[in-house]
Amino acid sequence: MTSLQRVHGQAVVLSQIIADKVGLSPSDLECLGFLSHGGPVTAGRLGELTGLTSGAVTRMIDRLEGRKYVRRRADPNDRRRVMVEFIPARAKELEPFYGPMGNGSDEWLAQYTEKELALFVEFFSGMFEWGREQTVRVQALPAKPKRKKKA
Amino acid sequence: MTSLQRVHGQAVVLSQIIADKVGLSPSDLECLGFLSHGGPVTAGRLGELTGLTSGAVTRMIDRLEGRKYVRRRADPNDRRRVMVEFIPARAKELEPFYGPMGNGSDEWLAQYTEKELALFVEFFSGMFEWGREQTVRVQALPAKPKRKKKA
DNA sequence: CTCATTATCTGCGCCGCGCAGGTAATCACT
DNA sequence: AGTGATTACCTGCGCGGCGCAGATAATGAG
Repeated sequence: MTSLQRVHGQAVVLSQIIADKVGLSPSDLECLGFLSHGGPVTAGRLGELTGLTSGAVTRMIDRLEGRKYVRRRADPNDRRRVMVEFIPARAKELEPFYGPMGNGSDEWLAQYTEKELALFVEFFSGMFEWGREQTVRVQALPAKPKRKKKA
Repeated sequence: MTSLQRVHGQAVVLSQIIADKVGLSPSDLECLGFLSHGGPVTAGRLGELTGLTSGAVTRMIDRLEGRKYVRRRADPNDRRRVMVEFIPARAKELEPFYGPMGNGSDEWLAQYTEKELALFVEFFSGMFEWGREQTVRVQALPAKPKRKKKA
């Protein structure tokens, strides 16, 4: 499965390239990706998704909001919360980067049968689940050998 | 294929977690991963692989060398070059993180047939190739809309 | 009304990174 | 061999994202 690792490493580099073409950080971009597909979320949830602290998330939202990529909205049910909402109009600026990917990949995926594609999806789901277990496991590890208690 | 994106995002987060457990940056870790599997490489090559500039690579090697993860070696054929070499003895410190992954994934992969696994590998190879095309395409894009000439 | 908890924001310092310039080795050409 | 261009890496500098700790506001429990 080292072939998958290569794909991953490549994806990281590609994300980085796109990020500074757009003028954002990879984290910001990943966050935008989630918002554009997943609908409005709270700031805290974004922190969980990206693995950032609350402070870092606040700053990230500041940046994205400053550039009009997202909007802060109050949650009527809990006024402590801040709902972050993607501004669809800005999606056009990301289009040149991600648009062709969608089209190109559709075309490329066409070489596989429905059955095979379903198998891939299942495979990825399993991998996601596996990844989650790994995350939990790693979180519990003793941390760095350098002096410094725990988290 | 959004399911794959989720896996990717997750992998990024996981990398980050491991990185600061070990006390390194994700870049450093990715670099180590490559060195441990791919053998000695030049500093410049590492820059290409990680997408970093020469200065950043130098600093990265400094960090890794300072913590005895790698060693600088002169290239006898071209004394300008610096070969970076992984120190296998340090691999044990990474074992707790990556070791169980290898075992766990083997076990998990066992549920698929040889044929299916071959199909996955082919799929990833194709994806890698596709990713390379995307990288080239994106590199050629007009860059950020904010004022700032070009690269 | 008071205390604890939750969700987000702010001040501070660290550190990785790009950029621009520097040094040393190598190559191309005469 | 000598001269200039190129290549490969290193160094000084400033920017910006991030974690940490504490502040603020809203909610819930009694």
